Amino acid sequence: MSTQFSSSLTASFRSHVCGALRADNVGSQVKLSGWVQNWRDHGGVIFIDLRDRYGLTQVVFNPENAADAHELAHMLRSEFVVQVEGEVVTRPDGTVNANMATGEIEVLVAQVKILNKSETPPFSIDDTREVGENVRLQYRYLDLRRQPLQEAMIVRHKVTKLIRDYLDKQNFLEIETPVLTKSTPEGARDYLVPSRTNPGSFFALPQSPQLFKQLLMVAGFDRYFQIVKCFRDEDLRADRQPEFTQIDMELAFVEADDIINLVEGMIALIFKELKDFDSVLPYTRITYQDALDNYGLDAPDIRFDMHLVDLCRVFAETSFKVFRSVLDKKGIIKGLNLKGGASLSRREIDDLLEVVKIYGAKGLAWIKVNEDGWQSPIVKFFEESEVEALGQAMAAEAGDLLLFVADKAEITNESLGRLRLHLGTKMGLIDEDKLSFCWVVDFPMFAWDAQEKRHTAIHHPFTAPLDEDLDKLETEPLAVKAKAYDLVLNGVEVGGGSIRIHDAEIQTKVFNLLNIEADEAQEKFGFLLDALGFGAPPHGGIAFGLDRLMMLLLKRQSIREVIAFPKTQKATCLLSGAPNTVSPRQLRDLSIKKA
RNA sequence: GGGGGCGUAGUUAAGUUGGUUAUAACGCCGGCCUGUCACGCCGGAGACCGCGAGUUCGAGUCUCGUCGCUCCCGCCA
Repeated sequence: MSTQFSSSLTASFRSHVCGALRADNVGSQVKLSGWVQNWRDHGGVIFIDLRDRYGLTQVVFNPENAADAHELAHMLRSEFVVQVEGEVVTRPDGTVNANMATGEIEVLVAQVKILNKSETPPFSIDDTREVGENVRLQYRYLDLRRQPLQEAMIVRHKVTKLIRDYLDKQNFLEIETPVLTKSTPEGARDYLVPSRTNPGSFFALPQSPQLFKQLLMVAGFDRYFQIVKCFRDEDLRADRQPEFTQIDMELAFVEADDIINLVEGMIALIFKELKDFDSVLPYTRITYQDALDNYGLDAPDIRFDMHLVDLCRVFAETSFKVFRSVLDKKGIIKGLNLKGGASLSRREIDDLLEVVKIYGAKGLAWIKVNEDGWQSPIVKFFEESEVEALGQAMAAEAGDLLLFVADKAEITNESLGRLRLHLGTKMGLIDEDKLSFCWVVDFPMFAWDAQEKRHTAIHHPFTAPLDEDLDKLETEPLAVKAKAYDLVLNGVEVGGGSIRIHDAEIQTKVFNLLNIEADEAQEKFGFLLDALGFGAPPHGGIAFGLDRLMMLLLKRQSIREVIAFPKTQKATCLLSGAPNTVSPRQLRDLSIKKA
């Protein structure tokens, strides 16, 4: 990034930016424009730290050198916008500031112009002290002046530029898809936009450009990408905003491996360029089943090596009532071995119970493996043979804490999986500097929704089944695996995609399984189905969550820290006041009545 | 829809078992200071303790409600 302006376009305001000047520049006449970060008035000489996004330069007003400028400098306050003109000089001996990139020099001001005054800002721009997020969001334009958000925006730009350059070299075309599009009731809640010209009808903002990118494949643009806003009207989280940015890609004439290889290169490049991190390619691949078995979650954090252990076999014949009844109801029992955890207090173990309770587990059994035997409220219910088998299965050693959940499979897996993460953080088992990528593959096509009594698509209804599972589509749908793949970084899903169905017959079968009738499918996705009938090439794609990627890249606690103008948890904008009520006139135009 | 946390000068925080005039730091305003860079020194202003109700002789503190911010569960094909 250039830090010096030679262009005559900008020369009227500045010859250099505020981070540019070095000892080499001593003696030259320069012009700087920027914001007053700080001022130090010594009665005689006045120092100003002038800031722009490139850095800080100390400028000096000396009454003996330029009396008028010095007089004017008394008026300067925080965040005033000023232009100064003067000579670059070396700082006197002993006053070099090693903490500043420009610390060897200063600008001796001959002329100063106040370009604009500023109100006293509600928080200081240079202070690293935490400021309440509501204040930061209300004055986001000031928050954006501060270093963390400056860095985030700059890095974000670098990332999207790397992506565009990388994909351009790979023959991708960036093509825009509509923002005013059609509501698809499957999936997340849509943001709706009323159509004035079609009273009673609504556009939906896209949850993803899914259908349109598939149409682009039919159209013959065999490599498409887009860095695109997507919208979901669901509740927010630290890593979820109602509008977010996706790196969206689709390719024709490819298999899953082709896509995986291609985007691995892109992700590896990003982390190499911005973190100097050398990826070992290809990234590890973990099957969905292995992820659940070993980590309890479909987005495993493999930065640390603690696995869930299946104990169903150990306790197959148990007479311990709690375990017995779970097994009889087709539930499962799994355990975690927290190495060295025997030193945890009773109170700390109770806190762990609270963690698993969040995810529906009713209890958390535990055993402290002490030098002189096992200490536990439940061991007395076990047979000697069970104790031995358990010790072996868990590789128990003196000092360990064994933790167990027995429940329905989903609850056991998720609660222990989350407990594993909790322990990883709390016990310092996670190296926070580590970047552990993995692909999760072989997702099932369908899940069974017991409440609605129907199959639901785990990925989406256009995902293709594995070729070898095609014959199970009708007989054993829950055993069918999909050509789907997720990229997981440090336990966070950062991307996901699939090979799509390009065969109308298979698509019909999948819709049938999802209880989507032919006429319903036609009404919802007819335009895609029609298109698939006109020579759709085999195709597939992937989408990455840019915000989440940025959050991990910059180690921020929230997605809001990498978005210029984020929304609050209630999906409002504290800066603009959106959403707001509108005039009766506007509603009348749209044929909308308030409920 | 549900559970937890927070809300006190502009900002960040302290505020004891309910008890005189609600503290501090930074910032702000005024003054002094010619080498600072978290400049220093002297002085000053600044708070309807989120809002509303209740309990009490007395509420920043206790109770209820409400609003806002936040974390999580549900939700997010």
